[in-house]
Amino acid sequence: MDFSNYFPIWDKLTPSQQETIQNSSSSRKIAKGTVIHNGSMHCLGLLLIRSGQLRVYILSEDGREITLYRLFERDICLFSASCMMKNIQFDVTIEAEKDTDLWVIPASLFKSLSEESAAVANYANQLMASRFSDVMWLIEQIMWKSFDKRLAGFLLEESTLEETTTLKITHEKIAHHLGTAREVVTRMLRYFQNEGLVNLTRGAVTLTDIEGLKALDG
Amino acid sequence: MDFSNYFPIWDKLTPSQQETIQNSSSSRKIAKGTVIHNGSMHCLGLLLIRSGQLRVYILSEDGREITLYRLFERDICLFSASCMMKNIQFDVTIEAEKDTDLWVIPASLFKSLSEESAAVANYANQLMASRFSDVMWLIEQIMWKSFDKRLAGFLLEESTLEETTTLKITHEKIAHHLGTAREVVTRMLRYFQNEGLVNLTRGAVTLTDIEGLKALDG
DNA sequence: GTTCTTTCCGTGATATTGTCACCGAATCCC
DNA sequence: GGGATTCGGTGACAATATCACGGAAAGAAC
Repeated sequence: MDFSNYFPIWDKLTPSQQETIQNSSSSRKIAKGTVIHNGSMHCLGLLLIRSGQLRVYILSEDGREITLYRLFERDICLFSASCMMKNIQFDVTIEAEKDTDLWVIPASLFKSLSEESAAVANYANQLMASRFSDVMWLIEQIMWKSFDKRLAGFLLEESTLEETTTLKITHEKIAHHLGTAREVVTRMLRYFQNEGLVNLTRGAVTLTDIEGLKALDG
Repeated sequence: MDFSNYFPIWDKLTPSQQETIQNSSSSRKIAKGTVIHNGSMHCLGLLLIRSGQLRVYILSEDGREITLYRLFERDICLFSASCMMKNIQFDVTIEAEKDTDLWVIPASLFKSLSEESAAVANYANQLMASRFSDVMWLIEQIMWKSFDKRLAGFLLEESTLEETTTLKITHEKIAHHLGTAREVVTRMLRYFQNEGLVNLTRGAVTLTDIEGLKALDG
C-alpha cells in the first residue's frame, strides 16, 4: 500500500503516524451502483479512490435528485467522514457510479490526526474548499444557465469522461444528474435531435455535433 | 480588545500567538451598504463581527443576485480571507447590510497561524463547514421548495431579525435575496395580500398573519 | 408651492421549465 | 411466445422567468 501517491501530505506525517495509517486502513472494492453513504449510515471515514468513480448527490423527500459533484481516481472523499464534523448540517448520498477500488482511513483516526497535525487539518481544509467550490459552481449553473446549456454541458462532460460519443445513459439518469424531471430531458434531447446535435436510441445518446453542443454550452 | 469572547479557540493559542494577533489586528467600522469584498478586491483577512450584519451573495454577469447567507454579531467571516485558500474557485460579494463594527485579522497572519496551529486549522475547518452547510441549505431551498414557501420563509426570518412585523424593504431587494426577478416578488406579494397574509405599501411589507405565513413555509 | 427626476410598483404578453396523466414501444425474463 | 418491466413520447396545464411598458409616490431643484 503506497499511500504517498494518493495522500499528498504523506511526507509531512511522522513515521509513527504513517505506520498507524498503514495499520488501520483497509482496502475495499465497491460494486457499481452501491450506496456507500447517506444520512443514516454508519460513518466510513476518509476514502482514497484508487480506481473507479463516485457520485455525490442530494435527495429530496419525494425522490428527486441532483448531483453535487463526482470523485475520480486519486480524489479523496471527505463527506464519508462527515460524522466527525459536527458543523456539517446536511446529508449527502454517495454512490459508486462504476466499480470502485478504494482505501478507507477510519473516521476516528482521521479525527485524531487532524487534531494533532496542522498539516492534516490544513489538507482537510483544502479538500473541503474544493468540494465547496464544486457546489458553488453548481449553484451558478442552476441559477444563471438555461436548461439547454446545462444539458449540452452535461453531455459534453460525460462524453469526455467516457471517451466516447455514444453515451449509454437513460433520460431519467440525466434528469437525476441535473435535478430536473425526465420529461424535460426527453423534450430537450428531442429538440437537440431535430437540430442535428444528437441521435437518440433507447438507452443511449450519440453526440453528432460536438462543436454545436460546445457553442450552446457557451 | 478582548478577543476571547469572539474567538472560541483563544485559549488554545500560545501567549506569543495571542500577542501577535492583538498587535496585528485592527478595528474597523463599516457603513451600511459598503461592499467590503468581491472577486477583484484586495483580501482583507478574517473578520470578527462585533456588531452589525453582513450579507454574502453571488452576482451573475447580467446583474442578478442571490444571498448565500448572512453573518451576525460574533460570527466570523471566512471568505474575506479566501485569497489565502487557493482551492476556493469562486467569488462571493460581501456587503454590510447594517452599520458594522468588526476586527480584522490580516489574511497573512491567519495563514501562518493555520500552518503552525492545528487548533486554528481545525477551527477554520469548522467555520468552512458551517458556511458550506448554509449553502447546502440554500440549494435545497432552490431545488425543492416552491417560491411562495421561500418568500414566506424569508419574510418570517426578516421579521424575526428586525423584531418587527413592518419590514422596510423593496420588492427588488427581496428579489435579490431570493435570486429571482422583481415582478415575481411583486406578484406573489400581491397574492399574499389578497389572502390576508400581508399588507403592502410603497417600500414596506407588513406581516398581518404570521401563523398563516408559517403554515405556508411548512 | 411646482416641476423634474428617480425610485418603486403593477400588469399583460410570452417563453421556459416543471407537473401530471397516460400510453406505447423496446427489452428482459421465463 | 407471453407477461412484466423499463424506457421514452406527448398533450394539457401550472409555476416561474422574461420583456415591455406605464404610472404613481417620493425626493430634489428651484
